[in-house]
Amino acid sequence: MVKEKRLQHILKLLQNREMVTYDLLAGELSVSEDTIRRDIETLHNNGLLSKIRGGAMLRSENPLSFQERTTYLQGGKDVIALKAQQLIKNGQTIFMDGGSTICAIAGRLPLNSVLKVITNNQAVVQILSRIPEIEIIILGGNYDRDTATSSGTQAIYEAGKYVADLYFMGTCAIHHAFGITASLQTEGELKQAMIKSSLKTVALSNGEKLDSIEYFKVCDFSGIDVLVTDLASGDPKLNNYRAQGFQLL
Amino acid sequence: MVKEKRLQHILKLLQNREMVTYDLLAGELSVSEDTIRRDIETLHNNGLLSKIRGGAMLRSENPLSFQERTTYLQGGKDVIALKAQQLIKNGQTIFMDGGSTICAIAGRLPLNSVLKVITNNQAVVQILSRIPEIEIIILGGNYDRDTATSSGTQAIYEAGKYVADLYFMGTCAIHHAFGITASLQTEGELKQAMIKSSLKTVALSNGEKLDSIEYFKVCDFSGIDVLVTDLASGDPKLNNYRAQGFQLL
DNA sequence: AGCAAATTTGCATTAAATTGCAACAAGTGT
DNA sequence: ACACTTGTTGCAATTTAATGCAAATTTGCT
Repeated sequence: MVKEKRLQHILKLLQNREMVTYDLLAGELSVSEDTIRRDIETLHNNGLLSKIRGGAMLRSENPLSFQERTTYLQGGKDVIALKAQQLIKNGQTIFMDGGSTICAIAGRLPLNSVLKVITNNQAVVQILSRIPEIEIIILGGNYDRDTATSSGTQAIYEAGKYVADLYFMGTCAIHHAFGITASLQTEGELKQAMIKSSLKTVALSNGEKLDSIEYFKVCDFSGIDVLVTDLASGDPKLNNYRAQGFQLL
Repeated sequence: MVKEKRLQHILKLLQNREMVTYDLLAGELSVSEDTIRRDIETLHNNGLLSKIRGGAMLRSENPLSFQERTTYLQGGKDVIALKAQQLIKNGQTIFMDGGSTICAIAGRLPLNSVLKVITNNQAVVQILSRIPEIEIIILGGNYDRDTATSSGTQAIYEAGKYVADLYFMGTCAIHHAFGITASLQTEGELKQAMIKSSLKTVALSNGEKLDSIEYFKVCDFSGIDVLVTDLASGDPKLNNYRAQGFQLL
């Protein structure tokens, strides 16, 4: 049986049952548990269900309690996504820019979220389309195939037309001396515009991008209000970023 | 059997079977599996189906594929696309708005096209991404899930910032007395803006939409330069639209 | 802490996709 | 009618992906 058929089957099964287990599915679809595990990981990464120990369950309507989330979600992107989720309140307007971390957040939003999301990221548009109460506003401009984002003066200009409660800034190079930097000028300038148009800027960075530098300076630490990483709060790698005037998550 | 015939056959088969394999098709159409593979790749690139290992399935059946794209190769869409294509020259800047007919045109563009395309249609963005020498400019604004387009004052305003050689206006209600009309005000207003910003406006309409009316008036016949339909040039249905100051294709 | 179950990782096997290539057909322009 | 480009098709060699198995690691529970 082909992978896609199996994925279909798993999702269909989840419509009726609260949860499915690996061994049940393995038997039903007559493949090994490993294969099912990989299938469920795929679905999890696409935000179509939540991977839990021993199987999978439906993505919940309501946000998971913190405890549930910590037990159910794992992996770097997931950690960042769940931390970021705590910052979101229904009714808010949010900027989301490019990068896979942003997509992870979008894919983990509760299905009953009520938000207004402004984005230059086509992937985010696709992901959020599934959530009915999210109003999506697209920023226009020159489309870049590689990142699936629009950029350029047009996007920057448009970003300036809105005021958002929150800005989730996609994974970025961050350095204790040089602040936040981007690898493309157009990308960096758009980030600057979004910072300017938001009440609160949340920088997202995974462990590897900490202490790294790109060539275009976006802002120094005064520009951001929260830094979210996948590291534990006590991690020594974060020492350079403590007491810098922003919240560390 | 010609490629076009095969493509149609594959799509038709998928309507009933939800999944097809290479070897099945290879036998049925008596060509090699490689050829079928290439056919399916073509269809996949145009978003008409979802390529999976060993065959293809409907996009709507594949949980991992982005939103469904209604088959736009059927009906007279293909004929319209071919006619419209004659109007395009390399190096031009083109507006393309919403609708499946527009997608059909985008899907038929040769891979070596050199164009600048300005669009508010997400499906078009996806389809054109496969052509490297097409520069894509996205119009921002409020995103509508049903049509996969952005609209609103923002989109209208942005459209006014460009000047295009051509504007392909998606399938529209057209009537000899009431001119061109649209079913949504935002859609209609954007059409007006695009007409204003283009040197040449090409209206696309299939036979059924001829002599039909919607509630929002976009323009009368003075606003358009070419009307493309799927009907033969001698068709009596077209009599009302001859000698109206635009070219009839 | 310690045990059992679950999960990750590395690896071998097989199936499938891609690539490069040559033969061939279909147009194109002279 | 001719050579010429262009695109299509099938085949073989190579690369890549999916799958199941086993060892090593992690996790959950008592």
